[in-house]
Amino acid sequence: MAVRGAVPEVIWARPERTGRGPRPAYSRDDIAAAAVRIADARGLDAVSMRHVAAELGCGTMSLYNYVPRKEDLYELMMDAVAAEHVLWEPGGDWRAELMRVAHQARSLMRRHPWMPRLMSPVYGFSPHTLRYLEHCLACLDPLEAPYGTKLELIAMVNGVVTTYVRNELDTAERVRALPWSQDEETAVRGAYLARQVASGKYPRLAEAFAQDPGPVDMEAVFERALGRVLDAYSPH
Amino acid sequence: MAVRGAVPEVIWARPERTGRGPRPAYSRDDIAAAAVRIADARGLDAVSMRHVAAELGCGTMSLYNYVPRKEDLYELMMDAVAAEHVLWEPGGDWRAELMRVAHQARSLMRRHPWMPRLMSPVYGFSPHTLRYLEHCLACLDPLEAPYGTKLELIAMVNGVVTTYVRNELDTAERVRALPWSQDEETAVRGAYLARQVASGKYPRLAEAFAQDPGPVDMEAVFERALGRVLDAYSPH
DNA sequence: TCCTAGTTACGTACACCGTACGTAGTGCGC
DNA sequence: GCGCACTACGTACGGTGTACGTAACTAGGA
Repeated sequence: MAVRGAVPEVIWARPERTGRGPRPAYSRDDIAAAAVRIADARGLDAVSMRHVAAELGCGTMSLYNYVPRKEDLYELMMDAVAAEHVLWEPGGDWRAELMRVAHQARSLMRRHPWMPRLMSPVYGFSPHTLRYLEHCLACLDPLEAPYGTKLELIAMVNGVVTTYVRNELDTAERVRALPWSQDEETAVRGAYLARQVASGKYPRLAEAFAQDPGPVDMEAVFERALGRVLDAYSPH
Repeated sequence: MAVRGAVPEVIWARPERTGRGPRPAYSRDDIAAAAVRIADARGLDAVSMRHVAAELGCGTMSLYNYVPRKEDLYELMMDAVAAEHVLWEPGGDWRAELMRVAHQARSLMRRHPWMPRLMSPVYGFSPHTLRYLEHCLACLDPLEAPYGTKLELIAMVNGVVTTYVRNELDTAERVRALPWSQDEETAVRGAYLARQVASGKYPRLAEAFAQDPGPVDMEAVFERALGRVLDAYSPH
């Protein structure tokens, strides 16, 4: 591996092992799993080269034999969680199956709340992400549409899932870095928002708050939004 | 301001000036503008307390008189760009006006490519964001729907805008941190993707690539996606 | 079979980050 | 006019990513 100078390359194009030299102590999967474990338990910001190395039980700089840059570690992580997608043999109802895909993606992200922050098209090239994408396309086989439209639809569904999970979990993830608790945070922000809305500067917002529907069922909101999007892509 | 201990608070609830002591040399707007200038020119990762202080022309630690934590600096930045929204007196066609809102939001984000990364519900409380939200609600006055639905629609539109701009610009923003150029990055990733697709493991993806429609018009893709979403919320 | 080149392993070091804390100077409210 | 709350800011600490040097190891070619 070596290649100490900075050379443009994709981590997936690097062979895990070249034959020469002592055999590596860890696999790429080991490393990804360690990083994911840390991110799940202590948040994405706790994923540092040092912490991951410690979790693996090796020296910090040894990690760089496997992962040339930290960015590539993120890429490994995203691929590792993409591998958690459970795929199936698609039947005929593309709408129902895309719904199932979306629900699975949602629960995946809720299991790994740092995912929305790492969501990016540049991670869309990893093996398991490609596999996931291919599966989505397979689900869409019954849909009469050019591939361009299908890809747009898949991007839209993934976008909706990401957006909604982020909206749901972002405060929780963000508050990890803050020196106070989430309850204090939401309380303080809620009080300020209430004060602002009561100021009279935002009449419609005030009205919206007045007809308070109680606690919002995030699951239901997501389901509704997703259904609308899928309808939008259904042949009238 | 003092308040040196870590106390839960929203920056907007802190008075800019208390009367006692020497008058502050900078306003919140000055600081936000400096940070935005840096983020626009050198990327979000260049927005450090030191750099912002230098841009303002003051010592690093003086910044902490105005901004208790870096997170709050981000909040100032998001409010500053939210202030760039040009609002208008809404007429009667809510669909057309939400379309206009979305297009404006898109060009705003393209002007400040770091925005998608900072998009989060916790920044939704800032004065100018509330103003923007109120304006969206005003545009939706003609729509017969409970406020809950209206807010969901607005969230959806903002989500779509964010997702699409991110997809469009993320590589460009990300490559700033890399030691090589964007052209090299896209070339290397493109080559790898082509190799993977040609491997036969992803037949539908291969087919999709085969019917290559040439360069994609991002503007058109966005317009189409947005139209579909708005249709989904129109009374049948 | 031995040699050597390329690999793994990892400690040290550097530049940068956010920010706690101490200290000095300033000007409003009492 | 006194005192106190504020501004200003230098220093310092613990964290980060990672360049680089060095030692140990192992497979391929002679």
